[in-house]
Amino acid sequence: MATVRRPGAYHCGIDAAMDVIGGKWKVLILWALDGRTCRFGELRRLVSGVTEKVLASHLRELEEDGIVHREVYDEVPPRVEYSLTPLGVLLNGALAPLGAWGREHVIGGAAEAPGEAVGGHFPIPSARPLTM
Amino acid sequence: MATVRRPGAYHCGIDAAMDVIGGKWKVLILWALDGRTCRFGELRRLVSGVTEKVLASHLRELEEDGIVHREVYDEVPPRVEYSLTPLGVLLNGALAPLGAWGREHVIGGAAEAPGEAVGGHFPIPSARPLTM
DNA sequence: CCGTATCCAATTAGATACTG
DNA sequence: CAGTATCTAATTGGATACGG
Repeated sequence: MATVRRPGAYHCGIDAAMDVIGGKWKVLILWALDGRTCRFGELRRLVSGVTEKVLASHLRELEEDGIVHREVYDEVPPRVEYSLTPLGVLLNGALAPLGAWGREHVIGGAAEAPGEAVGGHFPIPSARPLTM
Repeated sequence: MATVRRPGAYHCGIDAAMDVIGGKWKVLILWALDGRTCRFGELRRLVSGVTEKVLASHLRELEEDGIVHREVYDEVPPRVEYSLTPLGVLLNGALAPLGAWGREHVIGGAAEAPGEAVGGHFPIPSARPLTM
């Protein structure tokens, strides 16, 4: 289960969820890990602009909350791989409508064909550079 | 349309949405206004713990982003009523799955009958005190 | 009643350098 | 490669008092 940061202090589910995804770069990390496994350096490149310190601390928090899995390979040079846990996959799914809202009403003015399912939260699920 | 705070700086829809709902009390304000019109003092009581200054500034930002409507009645004593715009209603709807995720996986461990629709983002839509 | 103004505290993130 | 350590900067929110 996820580590509850402020036990008993939540007013509703979103309040609680916001506590988990509240870091400045967290949803971008979630995005980067969607359906893929990444090494630290890869993530640093994908989430462009984030510093090592902040990326590391966000990853640690997401790990504590049960959202990402950290697999350490005892090799030299060292290798660590990050991926979403099942809970993280669920979270990413729950984020989808919000992402659709943001794309429709904040970013793009009127685009998106009406017939098309706009449930997706990612513009290009497996695009390499995250900066679109 | 919503005022874009960081024009062109978004990496994806969620990133953009987070910019709109990012304030500490914003989702609680959204919650309080769901399906209801509130005066300033009412909101202050509903969103318990928020200070006047922060509530006022969050309301102003939500207004700038086209999420809440502010209706001023030129009376004495002054009366101002806040409500959700259609865009705010949509946002609240998009927040629902995230709220369900938070309730299920952060707050309540295993509750929720499986057959029940867990789409709702609010525990008690028209409850008076927000602190549950 | 509905806010503003001011000042301060706390949290968060960035820059840079360094290590196993 | 995958981080940690420090130190600093910026942002955000809180307390309190006052104004139209």
